[in-house]
Order: sequence, then structure tokens, then C-alpha cells
Amino acid sequence: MSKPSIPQGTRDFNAEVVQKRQYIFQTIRSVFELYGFQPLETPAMENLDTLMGKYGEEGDKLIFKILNNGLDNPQKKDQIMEGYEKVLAGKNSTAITERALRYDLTIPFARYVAMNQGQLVFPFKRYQIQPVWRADRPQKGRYREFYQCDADIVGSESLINEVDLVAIYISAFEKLNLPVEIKINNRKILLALAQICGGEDKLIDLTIAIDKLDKIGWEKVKEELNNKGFNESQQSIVETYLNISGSNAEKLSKLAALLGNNEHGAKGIEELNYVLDYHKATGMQKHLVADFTLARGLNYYTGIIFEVKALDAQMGSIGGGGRYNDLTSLFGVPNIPGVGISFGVDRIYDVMEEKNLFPESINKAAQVLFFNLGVAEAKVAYAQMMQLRAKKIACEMYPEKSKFDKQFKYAEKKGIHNIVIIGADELSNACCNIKNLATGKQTTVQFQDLPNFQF
RNA sequence: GAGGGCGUAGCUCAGUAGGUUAGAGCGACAGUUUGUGGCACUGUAGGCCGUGGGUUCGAGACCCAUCGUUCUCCCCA
Repeated sequence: MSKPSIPQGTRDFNAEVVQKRQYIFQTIRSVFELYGFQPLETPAMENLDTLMGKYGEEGDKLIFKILNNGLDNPQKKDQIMEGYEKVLAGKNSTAITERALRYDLTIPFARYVAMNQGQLVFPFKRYQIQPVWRADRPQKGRYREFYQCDADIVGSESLINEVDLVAIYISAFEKLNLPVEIKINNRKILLALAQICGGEDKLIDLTIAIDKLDKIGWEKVKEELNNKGFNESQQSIVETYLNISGSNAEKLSKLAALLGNNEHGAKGIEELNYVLDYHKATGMQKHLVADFTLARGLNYYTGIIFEVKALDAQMGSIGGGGRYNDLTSLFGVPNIPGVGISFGVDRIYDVMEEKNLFPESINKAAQVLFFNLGVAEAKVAYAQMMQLRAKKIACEMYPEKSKFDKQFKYAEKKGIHNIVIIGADELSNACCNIKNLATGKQTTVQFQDLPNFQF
């Protein structure tokens, strides 16, 4: 038999890791709930058509598809062979695969809203914390199975929602003690830029190119623009656009000058100003950075977009989101605008681990270990232990009679801070000896006083 | 999808230029020590050197393939 293994890009989480991850989940969840969001869960798998075509060409390739059952059914052979031909040609076939693992939480949410629009109370605010799967090649900070924590609001165009989501980001990362900056931009501004530099249809080429700026530098971006058919004067507008610097207010006024009276540009700037202005009053403004190079890969965004970057850490974005004005129309229900954000828990974990930001207190080992010193002793000890458990003190008893040495080491390795010794001597005196492993201090306590002992 | 690094004991790794019976530290187990741990000392167990082929008198080492893993690019959280 070969050595056991798990699929590439997936992980097992041991007790310590689970507790740390739960700490992140719990922190984010509590903030979501504080802001009036309610939970939703959707299935791990969706129908393939629900997902295809929603994430761009690259995204489609990264969707994990599930092979249909019953492919060995001889009655369906012709259908299946025909489907296989389509697959070989790079197309999808429901004869071969009709389900896939979810790629993110936003599209399943849009699907849910479209299916349940009659029942939902709008504006509908939901949060969702579940794993997603991507058939990407794993590398640092990138896994094939990872969790997202999303909060979305649909059925409202108000920018107060954007304001609220920024506040969620900032307060959640403050609670986690993780310093971040929230980059903010607007797809309308990118659209305006595209209109000025050769037309709306260039929007995607343009955003892909400028998104690479901090990675490859202006010269390479210029080259890419050139290859995509942008002329010299258009390239120089883009260069001016990318070189805008200063405080948020300065950047926005310089941008306004560059975009002139372009309608989308003016709207985009106005929206950014609205959000920044609201957060002057909350004091959260200092975490917000207007960044016109921010583009985001997903093409369903239409308004303000966000991305969260951990400060002083070698890690890509640890969260992102934005406004999508018509996501449910993909499922035949038009005119439900929405805006949402996502936390990348696995990357947040990696950054917090690297920077040592987890509090000591999240280790949830039992507080007390009862020694097992024989049949009669264990029976009495067990009854005493149950009284402590009734007081919500986490306890366990060593399951077999073993040498002191061994039982001590067990407690030490599991991080249990107190041991209770009930041996023959204690038994005859109806008492026990409690030893604190950190201090080495030992106390003799009568059985009737044990439940009230302060560990 | 493209390219690089690494696979030796449970873990972290040595293993010189190809040469007898593949090593260390940590961990595990046992003992010194049958009711008071952490230290120390002694001992024991544990390896198809990722897998398959090839070169050679001889391969853990060299070559090819394959699988796994990790990193970079693309893209993304």
C-alpha cells in the first residue's frame, strides 16, 4: 500500500491551527453580525452553468469540475462519447460533467438571491464563511481549497453600504491587531480612462495592463499597451494617470483635472469622495488609500472596488470586493444592485503567523488533568471530575493507571496547567492534592471544597 | 499553461571525488527512580535512501522517466 496523502494544495489542520483559524473566523463573524449581516450557507457544488463564464476566461479554467456518475452506462454510450469529443475540443459537456465545486461565494450568492427574490427582505445583507476551490497551481499563500468570508448587500444603491463595508474591514483588522491599508478605486474611473484613451472596448486590456504596474514597472506596461494598440498620446495619458500622487484629496483633484468633463469619471470621483468624506467623521480615513492602479480581476464589478493589503508583509491582497450593479441578471433577474467584500482567511492566517499576532489565550486545552492511580482511585476521581465539569471547568482523566512520570508528561505536552492527584492516601482522607504545573505549588483540598477551588 | 529547487529514520537534516555493515540531533519506548514531572545518564526500536529503468566491477550519490513537494511567471484570496 502506498503512503497516505492528501490532494495537492489541500491541508489538514491540527488542534493549534484550528483554534487559531477559529479565532479569525469568530472575530470576523462577530463584526459582520454587529453590522446587521445574517449568515447564509450554500452547497459545496453548483451546477456547472451557474459558474461558467462568470470569472473570465482564466477563471473558467480554474473551476474544479466533477465527473458525472454513471459514465459506464452502456445505454448512454453515444451521448457520452459525443460529450467527450466536445471536452477534447476544450468545451464543456453536461454528458461528462454537469456539476462543479464553487469557485467563490459571490456567484452562488447571486444565484441564491435570484432563486429566492420573492422571499427576501431587501436590502438583503448576508455573510457567508465557507471553503471555495480553485484548480490553480499551489504556491506561497495560494491553496486549492481555502476559505472566504464574504459580506454582501443587495437591493440598495446607496453608497452608505460601501461606507459600512469599509468600516467592517477596518474594525475586523483592528480586532485582529493586523495593520492594513484599504486600497479603494472605482471602475467608473477606469472606464472614463478607457473612453479617453481609445474607447470603452479597451477597458479590459487597459485594466489588465495597469494592474501590473507595481509588479513589472511602467516600461513594461507601456510595452503591453503598445502591443494592445494604444498610440503614443494615449499611452502618455495613461502615464500621467498612473503618476498621480499625493494625499487622497490631492490625487482626486489631479484626477478630476485629467479626466476633464467625462461623465463616468466625474461620477466615479464623486463616489470616492463620498466614502472618504464619511470616514473623516469616523476617523477611519487614515486606513484608506485612493489607488487608481487598482483594477481587480473579476469583470462583474461596476463601481467602487476595494483591496486590502497587510502592511509590512510579503503577501498579496488579503481581501477584496466592490460594487456590481447587475450580478443577478446573469440568472435572469435584472436590477438588483449589490456590493460586497471578502476576507481571505488563509492568507490572513499566514500573515498573522508570520508576524506572531495570535494571542496566547486561544489555546483551549483542558485546565485540569486527574491522575489515574488505580481502579478504586480512578472511580472516585471520576466522580470528582464530573463535579468540576458541571462548573464548566474543562477536565480530563488519564485513561490508564500509569507511572507519575508519564501522566505528568501528558499534561505538560497538552498544555494542561493543573493536575489533581487522588491516590490511596487521599482516598482515605476524602481529599485530593492539586498541583499547579507552572508554579509547582501543591494544595490539599477536601472533596467537598473541590468544586469551588480557583484554578 | 511555462520554468526552477528539493525528496535519506516519526521530525530537522549530514552523507565529501561513485567504494565495506547509511549517520547525527530531536522525538518515541525502556531503565536508573513501584506516589511527585521538566534535568541528567544508560539502553532499545525505528531506513526497499520517493518509485521505475539505465550507466558501472560497484549507485543514497551520475543519467532518463515518473510521482510527490516547494518556489517563480500567468492569474488570484
